[in-house]
Amino acid sequence: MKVNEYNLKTIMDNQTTIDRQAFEPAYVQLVNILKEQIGRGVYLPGSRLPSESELCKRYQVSPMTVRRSINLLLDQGIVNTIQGSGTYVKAPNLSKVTFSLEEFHSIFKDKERTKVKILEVLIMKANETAADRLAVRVGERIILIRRVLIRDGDPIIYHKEHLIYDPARPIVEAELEVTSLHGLFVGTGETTLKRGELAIEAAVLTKEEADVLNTIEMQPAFRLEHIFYDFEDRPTSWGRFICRGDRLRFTTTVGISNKT
Amino acid sequence: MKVNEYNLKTIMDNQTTIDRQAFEPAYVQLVNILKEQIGRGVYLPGSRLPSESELCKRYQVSPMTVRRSINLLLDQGIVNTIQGSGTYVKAPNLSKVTFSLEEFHSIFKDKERTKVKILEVLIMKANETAADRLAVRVGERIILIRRVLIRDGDPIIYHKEHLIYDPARPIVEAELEVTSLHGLFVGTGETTLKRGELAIEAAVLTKEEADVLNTIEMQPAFRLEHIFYDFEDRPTSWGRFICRGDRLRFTTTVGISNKT
DNA sequence: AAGTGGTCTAGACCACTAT
DNA sequence: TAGTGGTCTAGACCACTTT
Repeated sequence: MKVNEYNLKTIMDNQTTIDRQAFEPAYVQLVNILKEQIGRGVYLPGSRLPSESELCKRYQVSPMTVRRSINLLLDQGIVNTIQGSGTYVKAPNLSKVTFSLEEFHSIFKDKERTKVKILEVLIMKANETAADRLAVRVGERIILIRRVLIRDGDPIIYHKEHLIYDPARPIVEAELEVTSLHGLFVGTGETTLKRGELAIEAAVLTKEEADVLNTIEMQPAFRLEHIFYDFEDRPTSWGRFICRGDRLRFTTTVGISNKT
Repeated sequence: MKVNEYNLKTIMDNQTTIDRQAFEPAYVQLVNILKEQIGRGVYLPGSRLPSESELCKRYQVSPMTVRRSINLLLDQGIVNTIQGSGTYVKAPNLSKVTFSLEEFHSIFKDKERTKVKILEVLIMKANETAADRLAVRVGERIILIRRVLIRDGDPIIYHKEHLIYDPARPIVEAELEVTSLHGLFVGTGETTLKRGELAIEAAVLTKEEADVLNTIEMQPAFRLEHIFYDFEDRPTSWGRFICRGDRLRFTTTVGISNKT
């Protein structure tokens, strides 16, 4: 019984000092202490935190350590600082909220369950849009690859990709690899890509997309458009992932979240 | 002519030393130097950066300053570090990509052009979903507010919000303020909200939503669902923003972007 | 054993804000 | 003028990897 009481107490108690023996570094502990206090309303939105030198004294750490903790709170959008004045608690602010593609990525993670099926590979002439995106002339030869990602037998994502056609650099074979999409998301280190630009849009499935994804048209979908560039800053790939809206949603939190 | 040549040279040249007189702090300069070199392919994906002590010598800065720069590269997902081994350049990795609501937020920013119109306020009984989200009993009284955001005369976002009905705490009046939505996004500091949970989904407009947004049904749309909690961790607001898909897209970059 | 990243110190100096 | 945040130093010690 005493053990339970003790455990309960330690769970309920809030950390107020830095534990130098703990696994967590001091600056992380301080971040958690301050976040917990802000979350409890000890420091309300708009109010000033103790000064950095005060925090040094109170928690027996050096200025650089306090600084590092404050910087983390800044990054997390929890406080803002005014030089010469102080560090202030911010109200939750939706403008800085971000959604991660982690949930999208998780589809690719599990190689056992997820398969990539190539529907078509062909050489075609660039139309106006493709020429613009890939920085080639209209009518120039480009490669079109259509793929579908299948998870547990269900088609989930339809990928349509346009590639620069360069006989001297047969990127095709590497690109055709079933794992190439996986590598894109996990970052194998073999990539010749330098950077990418991405845009996400709401869309409804066309007849063609619906057929590939084994559903009916006019269903909601996410369209993730991408352009990838090589180290010479030339576009090498333009395409879009089409994902069934009923299979994907992005979530996030703002302000102080419970799980630290 | 000489001036032009000089200017051209300085523009083309890449920074290789830390300028102590510059406005930018040393650790930012070092980040930019390293990013520029990675972007040029000096250090390819998978290869090791110079060790921290080597960077100290090369750029004449202290270990802490190098450390801070490396931490920033880590945060930006450009490198990863292995203790005892080194700091390695990562290939662009889509899994860590995030989309910001900044573009969504910008709609609220301009108070001159954007107006909030309240369509309806009523007290209703919670159905099963609302009761679940707001942690009340089914049939309990809640408040429903329907708003529409109008930009330059065009309806852009339809907001449907369910609030806890608490006669003792007349949150209604504050919530009804035209500026309350604005405050939500900008963070006025007067909020009693501690945190929020958000989810974004692809959807097609219902007849009701299309009517409000002055378009036709079955059009693509983003649905941004939210639950806000107060400092006692009780839900106070549940609702959704419905945004015309043709008026909103989220963009981002991955890897080394050109503009730093 | 040597080299690497990770944490931390105890100060310093500066720019800025408040009074 | 006193207090605040922002940057930076020149080391220290530790845990880890590589050889």
